[in-house]
Amino acid sequence: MAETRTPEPAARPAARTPDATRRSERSRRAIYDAALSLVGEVGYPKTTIEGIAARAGVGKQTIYRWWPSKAAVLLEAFLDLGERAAEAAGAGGDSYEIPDTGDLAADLKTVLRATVDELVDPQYEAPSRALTAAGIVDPVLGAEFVEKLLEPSLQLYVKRLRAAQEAGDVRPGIDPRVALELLVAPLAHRWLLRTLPLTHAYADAVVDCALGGLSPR
Amino acid sequence: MAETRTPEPAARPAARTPDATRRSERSRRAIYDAALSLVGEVGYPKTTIEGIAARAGVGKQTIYRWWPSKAAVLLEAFLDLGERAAEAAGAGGDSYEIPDTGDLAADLKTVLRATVDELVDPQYEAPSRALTAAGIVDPVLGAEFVEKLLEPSLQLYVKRLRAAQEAGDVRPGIDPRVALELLVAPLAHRWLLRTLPLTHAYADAVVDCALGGLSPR
Amino acid sequence: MAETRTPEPAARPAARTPDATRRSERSRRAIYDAALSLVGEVGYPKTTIEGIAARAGVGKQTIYRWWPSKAAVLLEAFLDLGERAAEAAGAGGDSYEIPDTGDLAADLKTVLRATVDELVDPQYEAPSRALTAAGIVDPVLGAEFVEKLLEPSLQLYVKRLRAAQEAGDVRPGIDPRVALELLVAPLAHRWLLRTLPLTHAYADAVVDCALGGLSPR
Amino acid sequence: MAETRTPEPAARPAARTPDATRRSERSRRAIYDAALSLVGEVGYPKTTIEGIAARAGVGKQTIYRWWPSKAAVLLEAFLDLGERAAEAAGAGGDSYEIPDTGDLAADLKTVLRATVDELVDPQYEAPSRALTAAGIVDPVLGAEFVEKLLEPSLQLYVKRLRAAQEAGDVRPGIDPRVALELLVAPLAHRWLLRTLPLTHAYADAVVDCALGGLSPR
DNA sequence: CATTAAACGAGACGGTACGTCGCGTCTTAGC
DNA sequence: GCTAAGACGCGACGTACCGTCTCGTTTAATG
Repeated sequence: MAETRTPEPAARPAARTPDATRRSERSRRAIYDAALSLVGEVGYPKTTIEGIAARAGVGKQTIYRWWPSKAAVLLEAFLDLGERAAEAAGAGGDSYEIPDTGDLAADLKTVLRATVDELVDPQYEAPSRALTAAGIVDPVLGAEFVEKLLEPSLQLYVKRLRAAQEAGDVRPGIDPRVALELLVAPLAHRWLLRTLPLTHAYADAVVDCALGGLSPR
Repeated sequence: MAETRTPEPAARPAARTPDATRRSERSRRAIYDAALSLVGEVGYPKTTIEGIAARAGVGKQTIYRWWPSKAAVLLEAFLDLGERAAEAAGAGGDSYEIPDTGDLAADLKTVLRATVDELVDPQYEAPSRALTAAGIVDPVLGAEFVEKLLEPSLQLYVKRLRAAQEAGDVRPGIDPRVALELLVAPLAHRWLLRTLPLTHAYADAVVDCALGGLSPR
Repeated sequence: MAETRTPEPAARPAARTPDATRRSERSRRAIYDAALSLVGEVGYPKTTIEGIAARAGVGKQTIYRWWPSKAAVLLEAFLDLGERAAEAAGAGGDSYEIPDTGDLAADLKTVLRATVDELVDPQYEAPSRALTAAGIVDPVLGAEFVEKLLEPSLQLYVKRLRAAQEAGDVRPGIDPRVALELLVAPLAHRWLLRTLPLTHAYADAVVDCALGGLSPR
Repeated sequence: MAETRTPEPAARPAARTPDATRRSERSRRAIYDAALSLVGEVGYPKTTIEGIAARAGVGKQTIYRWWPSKAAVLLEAFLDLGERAAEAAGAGGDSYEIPDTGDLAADLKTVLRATVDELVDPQYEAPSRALTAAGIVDPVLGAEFVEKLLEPSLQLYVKRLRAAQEAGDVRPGIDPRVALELLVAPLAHRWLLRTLPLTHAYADAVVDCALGGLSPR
């Protein structure tokens, strides 16, 4: 995962910034499609830049010109996939919100069940696992991954939990950031490490445990 | 990784199992040492089987004979490291326990703070990140990783939480398995994804949140 | 993608012919030089493609791209050596001729003595033995060897013998091709098999025997 | 061909001569058979000592104990093949003679035609080509090859030619050794180098040319 | 007839080279 | 001047054999 990036990052002579305005949109799409389909078919480690270029009908240099690594290509491809999906789904707003029906437990269960469904969706599983793994090993990529892909989703929880706190449904002393992790991290844990199956029932259990606490009251 | 040829896995004649009784103990140790030191020095992606063999003074085939992949070598090396450390440390029992002072919150904080310290220990960080990432992408390796490295530790929590449940410190309806994940997963989440710093204070906050619950009482 | 292999040579799709116009002349020369010098220094069997590539400062793939085998490299290198030598020597014609002084026996002795000298020249001996041996075992290489290296020389004999026949110095019924082999093969025999020393005296004896015949007249 | 023999011939500590009286005859035969059949099936270069040992059902060490190289194994196997063939054919004498009917030309044609037949016999062709090629490159093996396999046959020609000389069928000044090579070398030349087809007609032509000489009389 | 030392089968070992794949750079045409 | 194509130097891959070195197990001559 995250094979060698630039071995000599110092020697870069003049940054060689290409002219983005002349960039071929057609090639970019083809590269995204090729990258995603290859990761799905042969897995991330066997997906190569040469392979992506060949399938995309693109010169290798076109990839090297615009992306620093295989992982970066995949990350952008994945982001693009999300955007296109969002565009297709919601005509207006480009971002979801966690529903607020007044019933915090129910709202969280709804969202976490949806998260479970997404995580086990075979179409997304391979690339997002690959990306996550690459980010775990490569801090730079990891930061980008978190910033662009993960953090926006987590902020939705922060927002909803803060609202709940104002409504008196969450204790005032609780840090919404910590609370969110109590909810989301267990799902991520099961998904990443495959310790036990990731199900709707588990999502519900996590919500109940987290809201009610382990200690007797 | 792995991926041995034979497009038809049915035709494999006898798996070519080598005779383990004649295995060279000396080579095994040398390979463990070489693998760990290389990962520490140049990082996991730049650690190669060729490099391990060279440093261990061993033929490449001796590695390929006994391990299916670089990750498998590192996993065993890591396990062996743990065993040796345990042997060196504890003269008697070869496994730790979570303390039971009667104060569940304090006990959990003690253990989770120790876990935090271990996770950010620079010596262990590189190889365990690499191993975790490899396990995320490769299910077989992941299963081995969980079974041999992760699950034994988690079972300690199950035991302690069950004791707490009997002592009336944890609500009867709670599944200890879920409870444990509420405690451990947030730390793992921060460590793996580097969303926010992993500190003792965070460990304490997780314990307090998880025990007390998010809802007001 | 890729998917080379296929043990069935029938299925080969297009032979993967590289683009010869973009070939690096510099690499070719370096490979010739490296191959010849290595064969001279360590002998043919210990000359490896890896070694040639290393000495030539060239990637192994560049050799595999243009030649099918070590022997093929050496054959071309040898041919090139001959061409360069010829260019350097003869300003005009690029091919020698067997002299025609009118005295057939003397002319043949001159040429065969020169052949003897060439065969025992230590610089040429190792590579030409190696090449000949390789050609004996590998028919394809052998055919190339004969066509490009041997046959042109033999045709010179055919020409000279035909001239002798017209001049009445050779019996009309004789096939020049057979006659030539009567002269050349004994030298080759001694050289290849090392049955007895290969000397000027032997060359002379062969010419006398072959011209005069064994039977009394 | 003629891959590496002993790289460090100096370091041999005490010659390690094994006890030949305890040698397993069964293994020797099996090794001969395996070597010959493998050379026939896959060719000499792809015949390996490991392969011979495996097919013969023999440990590798048993080969290394008794032979210095693959070529040496094959040479002995070939000699043994010849002996067995001779035993099977001639009940009495273990060596042939060139017939002496009084007609030298006819006798030579008979023998050379038989030689042609033997050389193109597919069963013998692969191993004898391989052996010859190995001997061309490796002088030690070549000497053994000539001494044990080639020279005995050539001596038959010497004997017959000397008899012819005494009978007045060959000029007195002729060296029988040179004469023999005039007859035999052209066949060897065509066989080894595959310049032109090796036929009975060619054998006849060689005899006629050699006896009658090229010059008009 | 039991003892015992060797040759034997098997195959693990440290190595070298194999031929292939993919990397990231560079060059050549073409649009 | 970006692009498709792909040759290049390089390095690692995983495999095949090399020749050496134990391991038990025959096996044949000796005590």
